[in-house]
Amino acid sequence: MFVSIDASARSPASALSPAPPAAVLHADLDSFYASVEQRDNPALRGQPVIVGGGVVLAASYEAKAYGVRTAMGGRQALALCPHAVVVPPRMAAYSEASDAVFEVFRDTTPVVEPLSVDEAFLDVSGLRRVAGTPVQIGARLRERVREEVGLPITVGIARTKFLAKVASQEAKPDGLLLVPPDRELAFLHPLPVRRLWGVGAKTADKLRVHGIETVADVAELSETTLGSLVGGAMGRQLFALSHNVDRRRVVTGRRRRSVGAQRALGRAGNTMSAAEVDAVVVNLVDRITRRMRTAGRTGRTVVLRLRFDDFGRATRSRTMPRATASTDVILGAARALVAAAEPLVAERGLTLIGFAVCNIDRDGAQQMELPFGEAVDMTTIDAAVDRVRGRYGNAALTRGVLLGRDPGLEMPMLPD
DNA sequence: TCTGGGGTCCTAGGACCC
DNA sequence: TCTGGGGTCCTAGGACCC
Repeated sequence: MFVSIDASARSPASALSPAPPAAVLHADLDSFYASVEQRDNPALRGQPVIVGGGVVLAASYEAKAYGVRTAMGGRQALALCPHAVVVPPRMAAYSEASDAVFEVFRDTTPVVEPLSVDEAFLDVSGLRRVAGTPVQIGARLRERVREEVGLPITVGIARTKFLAKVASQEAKPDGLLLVPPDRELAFLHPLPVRRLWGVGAKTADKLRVHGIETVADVAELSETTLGSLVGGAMGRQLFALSHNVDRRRVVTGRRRRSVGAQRALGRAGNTMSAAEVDAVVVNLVDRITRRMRTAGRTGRTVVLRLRFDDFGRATRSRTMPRATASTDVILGAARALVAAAEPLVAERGLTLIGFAVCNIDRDGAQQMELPFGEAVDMTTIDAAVDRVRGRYGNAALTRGVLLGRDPGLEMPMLPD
């Protein structure tokens, strides 16, 4: 039996949680990979630059002006912009640039929540007396990233994460935009539904069928109606966001929940021998387990990801009794999954193979198990809390609620 | 739109348990 | 013996994000 440790049980959540953040910055590097290439090679400045080969990983704004977009096929991109300069990606350089930028972020405020290599939320509430207004802080941040790292970055500023993120989208490239608290709905409601977090092509289509095109249209619907259109969780989220309710805090100490690697094989995948496929499997598993061991993480579930000739996809997974980062163990599970999927591959052809290891550190969570129904003294609870704190970070503990085996660490505190 | 590589979260059904 | 309610875990798939 598992006893949930709830931070709010020890002292009321309302006493622990501060008022909603007065100032959230969303900082987002512009055309990140392409900007690094232009920074490092002056000949590329002012030129349309495409990073990647078969597929566009990043395009400079000069290339975007011709309609080139991320994830577009290389051939199509060159048809739109024939004089673009195509450069191969240099991941090590981007990683280094990202580290330097995050150093500036963390020097600005300790409360930094990374979203990806080129994007983060920063909570600058409470810095007013030391560092000035949020706009001054944002402007200074942009200057420093420009001077110290040599990259353009856009900053959106608002009372909530969602609005800050939308603001930075609106301000791109190389801009800064504040959404004043008294202008929030006026800013939000004319926007297309696609700007709402979680609304992609499919959801936008579903909504368009019902004549819902803007955030204002969404805001006219009840939560129940939205739920029936797009599902319960999405319905609740759209309802909240369209009414400008976003109580998520900027959270530090988030941990990765899965580690994966994949390789596109193209049509060549169908002519590969079993031994050649196995060599790819070994390589992918080795990359993953290496990264897991470097990060000091273990996982229990191995997922096989396949893509077929018709671009259909399938996943197969297998959960092991114990979490591990052992190459041998994970490779064994990976091979078993590949063998079991053989009929599928024979029938539909193979164009991509990948693996992910999930249920990361479930073992760690199990260390917090406490006897149920017995009296537990505070020393035991404190020891468990300390283990959680060591593993997940103090901010997560004081702001999150730990539930069962799956600690909901990055769950926002619900309305009091 | 003819498609990389790395992730996140949600849904739903079945097995199993009390 | 039959039936119901409530819960967890696992698997598979889908949508979305950068």
